[in-house]
Amino acid sequence: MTKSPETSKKTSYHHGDLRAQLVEATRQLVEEKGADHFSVSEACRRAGVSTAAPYKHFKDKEEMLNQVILEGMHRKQQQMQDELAKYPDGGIDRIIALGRVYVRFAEQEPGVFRLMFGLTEDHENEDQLVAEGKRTFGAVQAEVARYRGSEVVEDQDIDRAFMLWSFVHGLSFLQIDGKVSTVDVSVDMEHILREIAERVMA
Amino acid sequence: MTKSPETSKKTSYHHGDLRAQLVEATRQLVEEKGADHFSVSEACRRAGVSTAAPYKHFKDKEEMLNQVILEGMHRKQQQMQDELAKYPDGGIDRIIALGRVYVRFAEQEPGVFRLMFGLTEDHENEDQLVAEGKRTFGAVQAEVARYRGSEVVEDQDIDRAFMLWSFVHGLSFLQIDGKVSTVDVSVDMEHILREIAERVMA
DNA sequence: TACATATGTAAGAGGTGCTAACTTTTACAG
DNA sequence: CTGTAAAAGTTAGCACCTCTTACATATGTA
Repeated sequence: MTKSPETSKKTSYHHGDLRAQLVEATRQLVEEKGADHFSVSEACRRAGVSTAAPYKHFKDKEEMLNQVILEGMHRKQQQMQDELAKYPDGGIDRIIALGRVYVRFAEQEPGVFRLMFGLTEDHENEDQLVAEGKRTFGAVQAEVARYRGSEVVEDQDIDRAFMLWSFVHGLSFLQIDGKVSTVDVSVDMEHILREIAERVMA
Repeated sequence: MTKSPETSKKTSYHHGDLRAQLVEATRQLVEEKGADHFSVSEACRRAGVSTAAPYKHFKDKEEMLNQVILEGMHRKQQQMQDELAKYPDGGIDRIIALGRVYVRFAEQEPGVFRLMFGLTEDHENEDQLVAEGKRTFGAVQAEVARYRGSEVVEDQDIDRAFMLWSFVHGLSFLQIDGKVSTVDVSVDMEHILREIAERVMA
């Protein structure tokens, strides 16, 4: 099936890897109009192909969106890794770094972020997506345990990890949905992330 | 079909207050299918009127949804008041109570909750909605200040109120979007609400 | 040449929000 | 008990968009 890396332009027949182009168009549209106002037809227009073309690469609309989710998760995981690498083992700065990546991702890709969480039904039955989600949350748990000086995740770590998750998750949504501004709060993101981390890890 | 004679509403013409019936149908549909898959036509079918009828009562689709939001906010505010009344002044139980109402509302009316926050564009320009939002957040700030023993809201209170908000907001979304279950965490809501309140107010 | 893959054409079947114009019901003044 | 005007509904229709498929065609490989 997939025989060549996507970096080369002449790897395919008519287009240069239409599948990737469609995913990219989908991602852009999700950002611009939201996942619920995304339409296959429009992605086709943007990719410069007929409305029938996607169905040789994807089962249906949902599969296109799922691909966008998956790639988004991978980007986020990569960012987490990159950010973690800047800080020494076991420090609270690493906890903060994870939160920063979370919120920053939401700010930079609010459409994909919203798509990843919630609204668009299923997801629970998409094994691959669930697996990636678990993997990410597992990484947070491990980091929390390591802050405690342990390599083994215990119940208290899971609790703390979940609190951190709730926090940054809410923070992200309030931020991208503009609720912060309607209520006249000026958010110093670095400050609040540190506050949160310290209070949860205490 | 399903025409149960209304309880003596003499101020109505054909139906017993079609406006209210349409809002109720809209609310139900928002719960069942999400705000983005709500259609005026379907609300009409459910209310048993023609598709043109709503336009005698609402400017457009958005105005119908906004009414659902507004009534949702009022319900939530009422619940906050009711719950607060159970606890003595200045205790942390009052802070916890506010969080409980927030999460419980999300669980009971996830569709309306999602509609209230995010996705559906504007809102920022809907003066009435913004005002109600401010009012609610102001109540939380006041409660935080009172925990400190003060009647005057200071910056530190706003910070704490915002942290609490982020927390319960994220918690609510993770809960209703089913992310909790996919990650194998069992949430004791009362426990986590108390943990959060204590850590933020410390 | 034969073949497989990738795309295009065209259409089916359905849905949407909203408006114009018409009809029925109600409220109220005299 | 009327006459009238407004309110609250209905019918019909415009203009548009959607996802998906069956079939035809173009392109590259062997």
